[in-house]
Amino acid sequence: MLPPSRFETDEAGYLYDASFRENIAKYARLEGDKLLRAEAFRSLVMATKRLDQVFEAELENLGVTYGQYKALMCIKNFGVGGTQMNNVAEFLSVTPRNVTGLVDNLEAAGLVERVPDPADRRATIVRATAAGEAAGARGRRVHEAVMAKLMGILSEEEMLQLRHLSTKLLRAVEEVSAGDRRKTNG
Amino acid sequence: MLPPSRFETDEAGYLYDASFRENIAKYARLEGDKLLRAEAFRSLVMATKRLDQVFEAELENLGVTYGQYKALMCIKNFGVGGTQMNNVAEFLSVTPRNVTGLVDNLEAAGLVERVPDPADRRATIVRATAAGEAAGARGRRVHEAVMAKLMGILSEEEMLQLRHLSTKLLRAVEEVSAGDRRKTNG
DNA sequence: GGGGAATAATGAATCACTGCACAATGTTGA
DNA sequence: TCAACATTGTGCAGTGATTCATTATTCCCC
Repeated sequence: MLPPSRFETDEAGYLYDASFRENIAKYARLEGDKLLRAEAFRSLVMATKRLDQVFEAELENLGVTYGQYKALMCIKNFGVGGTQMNNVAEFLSVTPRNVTGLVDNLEAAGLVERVPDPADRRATIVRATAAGEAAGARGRRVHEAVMAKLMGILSEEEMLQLRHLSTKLLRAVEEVSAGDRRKTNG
Repeated sequence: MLPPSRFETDEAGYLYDASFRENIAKYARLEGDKLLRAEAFRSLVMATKRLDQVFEAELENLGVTYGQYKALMCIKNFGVGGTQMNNVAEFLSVTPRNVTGLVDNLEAAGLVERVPDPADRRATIVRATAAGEAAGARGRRVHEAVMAKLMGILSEEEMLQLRHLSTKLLRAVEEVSAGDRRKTNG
């Protein structure tokens, strides 16, 4: 369960995971460019994974999972009138089918309710109940506390750089997957 | 399905997702520190999510999922003798229960086989079959091509910074979750 | 108007991942 | 030596997420 990470510092002052490097060198025989790419990717993936686990654990006391929390905040933020399930999916960058499941669970917990959309009989509006509003508010405090505690490790300049670099990566990925999608559809 | 990202550049030259910023400002009313933290976190999460999806999609032609590929490479890299399931779990930073499932699927696909460990009758050794070796080699070529194409967007200096920053974050997260674990167990 | 395409939500099936519980085995200390 | 404890793998149950197919409904264009 405990991660086998061992953090060390480059001669240039850059942090890296020494045990990952040893393993990857020994077993996969990566070096140079490939090693650096693998290390950068690994650290990216592990950081988000661990952050997710912390959010999950911290929210557990409130009786909501992290996924439910994200959906609840999204619904809550759309206002008292609620919104279509669809909008939630788009905002969360997730499939509509997934939102159905999340809302199922949130509804079972009494934090959210489904209402038919009077303007479109295909659609259903989902809105937070009073309990959902309260849970969302508590969750938000927890979430912001964790964010401050963990992301606060980075200075403003570092935060900007991290945002810049991962956004650059994200942009590249979305460009190529859009290209692939076009290729497949055409 | 298409993500609503709109990438723009700061006055300082840093990339950010303009539509996320608009939404977060409008609905969640975040600003200053909190906004920057949320943006950095979001870009981190989205980048890894999209990268994962690309790997998943590219490996689909080979008949293995991304999770199966990671497990297969790990098993394969331990050598022809194979290794205990446990080691795979630790290397992948994943629960043993998860490895059971992954190996179930890999075994059903004929890429891997289970063998009792003569040295420890509790344990089972898992090792790659010939088909598994071949699939692993093909998968690795695909994986490295995607890595080169997408991570190659970043210069060496940027890659080092990204590794540094996400490792710094990772280290912080692991420190606090180790602390929490200690608290819970005591 | 009406017919065909797009859209909204969900059922069915699948995968990755987790926690808890449990049986079999291994280890260790009084 | 043997009882308590730890470890290894997995059954069971649950969550999150995906794709594909299906059912209503709405939209749009001829």
